[in-house]
Amino acid sequence: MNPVRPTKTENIRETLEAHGLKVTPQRSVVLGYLMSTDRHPNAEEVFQAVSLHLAGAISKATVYNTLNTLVAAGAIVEVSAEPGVTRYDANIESHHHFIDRETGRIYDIPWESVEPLCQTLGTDFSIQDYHVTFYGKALKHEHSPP
Amino acid sequence: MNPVRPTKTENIRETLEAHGLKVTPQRSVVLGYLMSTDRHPNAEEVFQAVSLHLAGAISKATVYNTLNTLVAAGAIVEVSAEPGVTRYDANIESHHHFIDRETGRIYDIPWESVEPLCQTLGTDFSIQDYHVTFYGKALKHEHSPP
DNA sequence: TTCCTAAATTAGAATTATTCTAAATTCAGA
DNA sequence: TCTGAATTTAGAATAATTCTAATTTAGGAA
Repeated sequence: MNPVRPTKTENIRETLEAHGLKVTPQRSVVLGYLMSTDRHPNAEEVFQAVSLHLAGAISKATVYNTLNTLVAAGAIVEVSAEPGVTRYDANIESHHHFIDRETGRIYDIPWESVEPLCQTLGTDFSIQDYHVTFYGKALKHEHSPP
Repeated sequence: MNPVRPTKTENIRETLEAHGLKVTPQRSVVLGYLMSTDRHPNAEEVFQAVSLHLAGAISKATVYNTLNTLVAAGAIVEVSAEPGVTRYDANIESHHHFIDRETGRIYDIPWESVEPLCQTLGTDFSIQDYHVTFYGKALKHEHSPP
């Protein structure tokens, strides 16, 4: 798959530093992997993918630690689709999600695609943010990677 | 707390049967508890609450089985708020959710409160359903139960 | 009523996702 | 080079959930 965002070492380093994190090989490769994909992987999938890049030289605990660190620093976000699995997304722009019910695949939906909602919820709630999850069937024809 | 929906035995039985399920004491008490609360409890909380009603005579496995059965039958729905915890809601009408970031409490938001969105997502997606999660601070002053 | 079978329930083992612990390693700065 | 703090690590521990295989329950047929 083509990287969704530029994945050059320079970008990875900049992103880490921009979020106040030291640059380490483990963090770089975890963040780099998340920036290279739009498939919203879970921790296990990150671990698998990243083990290749580092020739197995990363522990699962570090993957979990690093994902938590990146989330806490705001460099990535968690996505909850199905219960019981935490997925991760390096797209930290405000956006929504579309979940294909057949494949389970999650697509990013640009913020602007969804027209203003946030109508009155009465005076009972002060809304700070909102997120829309769409469910259905993706009609996109995906190209297989070369 | 006041029951959100009527909780009479008759209603519970009818709901179970309407969803093609046999009426058993365990199912009745699990469904009855969910119908009596609007707090979106998780499996553990259901188990605690229900153990009282049945004087401990229900196993945790049955709570999990029963919750899954009720979900499969469409008598209740799962709600994913934080990653890692599956919560349950006996309100099966289409509706949205508001999550109080301070307390973690989840409020039901009536479907009509949110104005039509579902604008164009291009021709890439066929939308079957959608769900909006709001985040913020609930301003409601809750009454303590008597 | 008694029997039968299928469904429901159960305890506890197993699995899975995740966090914790305590030790080892790395690394920036004095 | 030394030092202390941050990072990484393996593996143990925990938590949520599912699985297994046995037991109980319940409704219908005889």
